[in-house]
Amino acid sequence: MVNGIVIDLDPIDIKILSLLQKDSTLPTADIAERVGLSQSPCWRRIKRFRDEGLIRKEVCLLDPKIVGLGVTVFATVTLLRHSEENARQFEAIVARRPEIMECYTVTGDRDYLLRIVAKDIEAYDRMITDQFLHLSIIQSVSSRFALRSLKYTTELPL
Amino acid sequence: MVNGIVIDLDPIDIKILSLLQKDSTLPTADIAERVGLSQSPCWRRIKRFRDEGLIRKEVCLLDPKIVGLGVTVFATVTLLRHSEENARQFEAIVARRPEIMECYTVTGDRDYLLRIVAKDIEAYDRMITDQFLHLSIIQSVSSRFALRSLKYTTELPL
DNA sequence: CCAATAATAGAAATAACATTCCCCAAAGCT
DNA sequence: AGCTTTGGGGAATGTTATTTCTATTATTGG
Repeated sequence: MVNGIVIDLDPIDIKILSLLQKDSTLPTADIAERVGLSQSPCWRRIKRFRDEGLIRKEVCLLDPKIVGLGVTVFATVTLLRHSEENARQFEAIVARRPEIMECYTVTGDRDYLLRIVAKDIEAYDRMITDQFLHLSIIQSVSSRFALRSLKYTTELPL
Repeated sequence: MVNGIVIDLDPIDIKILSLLQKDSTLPTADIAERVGLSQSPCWRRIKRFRDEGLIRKEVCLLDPKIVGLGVTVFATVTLLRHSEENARQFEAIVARRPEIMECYTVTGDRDYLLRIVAKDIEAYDRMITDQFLHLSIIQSVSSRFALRSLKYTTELPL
């Protein structure tokens, strides 16, 4: 352990995690075989990852197209005055709206960067108008629409 | 089915998918109970989702901090001349580099928007320099560093 | 309106898998 | 060398997924 948070991983750990990042349904026995361990020590490592929170969760990833979510938008938002209270109000909206899938504060002249998904452009526009523009705390929202998604992965580079 | 791709989901389907987007380890029996079905029909619906590709995959989500990936960067990239060949070369790099977790072409004056994760700023700089800047096809790379991640979810709004 | 048929739900049996327990070997320490 | 700690192997156990079969509910043609 280098500092309080980071965990040291040996090459076998990294192999296990790489496999699980691609497919969490792999039976422990298969993983064990592929990384050169037998079932129980392999299972113990995975259990440790879960207990330590290194594996945050296991989820199903859905296809946005098939559920009718064809539009991805990147919005940069600037607050009118960046007071504590305004930030709190904005961040509460972010937490509440399921269309907002990612939100970061970033360097540069804008305050927030959001990734938002919606059924279509109208639905996106409605969401932005209802949630943000009628609010007095927002100075500007600038939207860039994704024309094509070349890559989207949840696999961290280990 | 509205068009060739989108699948109609009834309220029970949506409940099932919502649960599985949060936690794919839930036993079918639990899901069944929560949505008001018994085990087998619930299992059959889930199987159908998988067969149809609506559930793309099931994965483990890791904690970037704990594996030592503290830096998230949004890079906008413009190619020198946007020829077929240059685009192909750029997109091949995107596909190959695991640090690049998302990549989109977007509206506006830049060509590509990337989300990149790295151990630290030096590692990010090294990656950008090695992969992009020494290449003759890139006009400019503009990087915005994430200061704080307020939200990151893989749950689509159903 | 009724019977025939297809679609969907439920119950029970089986197979696959995760989880635990106990034992063993190697590496580090006194 | 003897002791302790760490990590692996194998088998028993419990849980869950999957399959098969049966019952119920819609749907359609007469």
